[in-house]
Amino acid sequence: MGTTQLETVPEPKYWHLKTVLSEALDQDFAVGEVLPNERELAARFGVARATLRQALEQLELEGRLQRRRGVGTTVAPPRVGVAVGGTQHSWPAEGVDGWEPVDAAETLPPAAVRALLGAGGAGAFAADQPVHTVRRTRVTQGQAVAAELLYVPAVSVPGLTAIEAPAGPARARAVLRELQRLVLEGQDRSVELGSARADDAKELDRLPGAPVLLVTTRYFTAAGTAAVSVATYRADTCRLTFGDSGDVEITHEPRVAS
Amino acid sequence: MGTTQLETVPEPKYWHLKTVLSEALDQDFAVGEVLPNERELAARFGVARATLRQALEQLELEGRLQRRRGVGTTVAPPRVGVAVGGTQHSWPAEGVDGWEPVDAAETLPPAAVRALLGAGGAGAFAADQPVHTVRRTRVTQGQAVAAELLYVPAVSVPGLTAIEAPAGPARARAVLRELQRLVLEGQDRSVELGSARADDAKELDRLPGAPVLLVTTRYFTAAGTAAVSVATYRADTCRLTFGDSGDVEITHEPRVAS
DNA sequence: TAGTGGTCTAGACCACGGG
DNA sequence: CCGTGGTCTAGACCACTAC
Repeated sequence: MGTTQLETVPEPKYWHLKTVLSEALDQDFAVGEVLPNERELAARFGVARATLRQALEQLELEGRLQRRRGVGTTVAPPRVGVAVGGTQHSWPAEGVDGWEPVDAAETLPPAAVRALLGAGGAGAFAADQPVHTVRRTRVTQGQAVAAELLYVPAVSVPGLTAIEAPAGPARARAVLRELQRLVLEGQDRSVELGSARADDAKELDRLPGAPVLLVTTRYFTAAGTAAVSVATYRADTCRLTFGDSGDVEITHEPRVAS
Repeated sequence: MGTTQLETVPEPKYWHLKTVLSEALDQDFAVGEVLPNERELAARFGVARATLRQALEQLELEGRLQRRRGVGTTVAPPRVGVAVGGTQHSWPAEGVDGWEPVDAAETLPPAAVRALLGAGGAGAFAADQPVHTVRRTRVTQGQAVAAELLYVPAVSVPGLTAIEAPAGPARARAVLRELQRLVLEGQDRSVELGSARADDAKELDRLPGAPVLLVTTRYFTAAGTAAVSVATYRADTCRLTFGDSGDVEITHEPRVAS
């Protein structure tokens, strides 16, 4: 604390700014309160607007701020914990956890998904093999937190005829219903950082390129990989929870240390 | 596809740039290859360096590029999948999964950690109650991927005397050894996006503020929360895997769709 | 010492949201 | 319409790495 810093490394301005702002947020601002606009803040701190923005970007990344074009910058509420499956395996279902089906279609999967579908089963997944793609969105506490694209090979759900249902939620429901008939033998999940594609960004009410957490799930049956889900969670507002021991509620402030 | 887009929205330059670069990376570059420097790339695309950098930043965030000051920008290898605990609960141990103890100390925990330690047990965790903090790092395939800070309330490990071991790995090992004596009844995990603190950044060979995945784990005994771990994973190079069904190896390219 | 990425500036214009 | 954040420019200097 009282240490004088002689052999100083010039700490970047935006980094120092971020620290100052962070403390100000803790002390002088309430959740939802709007900050002064960027031009004013920059002037107040004696830096260029770009520098100020670099600090704000970091704070937004950490879920402390929320910025909306045409509106302003507000203090973000603590991140919401969203449960991402515990120990028990289960097919994606309707209604649970705030998931709602949006639409479905039949296409050829992208190469990366093909690789996931091919692994763990009998050989590679053929490039010309069609899949049903089911779009779902997840809403928690009135807020869209995730958009999902579920890939189900047509061979996994032979009971589905292509024209069973018209486009829209009904068709998505039909695919999910067929999935329930299969015996799920296991699943497999991974989380990584990504940036929102244009379509996901729109569903999540963010700009394209916004940071997101990509949750990839593979569903296994005895026959191999029966489905692959790629869910896109808003990284700014979400904390993914993997609760093995019940859904213990956490309401604390999520930042740890400074 | 053949749709002419008349009422076009002007797609941001950096977004378009990112797409172009991304395709070039797929086709014309091998992993580890160095790109032309930023000034040259900017000139080649006819944009300001700042705009070019905005595109590079996104690609780095997605794990496609790696940038090092004084060296250059190189094509990143696919993200490494790092296992983050499956179904079976277990105390943090030494040597497994590439974790290595670094150091340990005794301090007062930050407020956020106090909140985590207090939940699920008998009342709040007192502010003046000391904890052991154990620092560990995780190395996978020769590369530092995570830095962890483990908080163990002194009351959880009464067998430890403060001066049992000198500073350094030996002391960290002593704390871990004491933990194993307790009966673990459950654990609880969450993942969120964060930015690297200065100390973590140094261990991970990144700049402060680099994007990281924060994995917070709570360890429960019958007496309540016996320990809390906050692990900081490099978001650029890591894909966290939660394998319920064995460690299925994934070697595919992790990007999904464009 | 030369070349790289990282930081910073002081402007400008644009897209969006709400009165 | 105005005010907001988002994009973009054309420079400058700094910190680091490797030779």
